Amino acid sequence: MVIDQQKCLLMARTCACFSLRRASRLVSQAFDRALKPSGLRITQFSVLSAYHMSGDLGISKMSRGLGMDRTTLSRNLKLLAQKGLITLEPAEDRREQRVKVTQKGAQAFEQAVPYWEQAQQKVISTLGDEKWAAMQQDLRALAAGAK
Amino acid sequence: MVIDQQKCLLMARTCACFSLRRASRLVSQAFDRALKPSGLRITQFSVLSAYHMSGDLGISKMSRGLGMDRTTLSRNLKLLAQKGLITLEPAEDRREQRVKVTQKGAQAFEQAVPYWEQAQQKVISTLGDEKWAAMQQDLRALAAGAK
DNA sequence: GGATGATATGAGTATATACACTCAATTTAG
DNA sequence: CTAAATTGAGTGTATATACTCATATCATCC
Repeated sequence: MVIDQQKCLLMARTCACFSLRRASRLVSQAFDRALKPSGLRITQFSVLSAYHMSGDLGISKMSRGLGMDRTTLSRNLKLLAQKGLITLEPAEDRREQRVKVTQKGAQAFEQAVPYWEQAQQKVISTLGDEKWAAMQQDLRALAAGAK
Repeated sequence: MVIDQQKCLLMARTCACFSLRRASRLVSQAFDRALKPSGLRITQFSVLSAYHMSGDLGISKMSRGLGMDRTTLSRNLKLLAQKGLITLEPAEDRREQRVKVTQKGAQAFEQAVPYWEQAQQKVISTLGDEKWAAMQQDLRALAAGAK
């Protein structure tokens, strides 16, 4: 049962997961570089953005909405809290934690937006708006189908 | 300079980096679940596959080929070496490390292939072959453009 | 109204990722 | 042939990711 070279080559080139991870790595690096002056990483920017937009979700619910593991989001939030960009407070349902974006957090986010826009523009322009829109949709489909 | 809710929403939905990371996370989870019986993670499978195919590349060269950071690949390889799936030996150019896939490594890889095929099939079938082929190409373009 | 199942979270552990800094070996310029 | 530039790799540090296990709270159903 030996796997030949050809098949290996094919596998490396066509593996859906590898292609996605590779693109994700490289695009993330580009965004992190662009965001550097803001002091935020792209993950932190995304999480901050999500809570800026709808801050009244518990960690689990938000993690489902974002397609992140609950514990991953939890640890990302801990970092943001350490930086003073959010606060974590108990909710009425005492199992839940409420996330509030602090003034400092809102400021950091807003100052980061132009850098994000620049990176976003650059990355998307590689494909053009049309192809990007299609990919956006297909990425959603893949993510949904992976569950 | 307040960023309004609408704009936030738009950002979260359209951020290229977030979309990619999200899809990457969820698809990776699916592949890792599928590969679980093999004892390999998808990253380890990918790296093993790459060296199975062309084992005579130093770490830096291989990392460039795979679109991975050199130190990331280096640490991934250390794990594979700990598991006895590869060995690291100095090359003629004494700066380089040569990676050899061991018998055990080749076996582990080959035994994992069917699980990989199953996951690959499942993920791709979400889009269909045609859309997947297009996405594959566009992901490459994005990755290339991000540098 | 207390047992039971569902839900929310945290902690421990392991892996993946990459930047900055450093050192060693090689190559190249003069 | 030597000094400088390049190249290959390791370490320290920080972040991102997710699985498993444990715990606390809530909702619900007799």
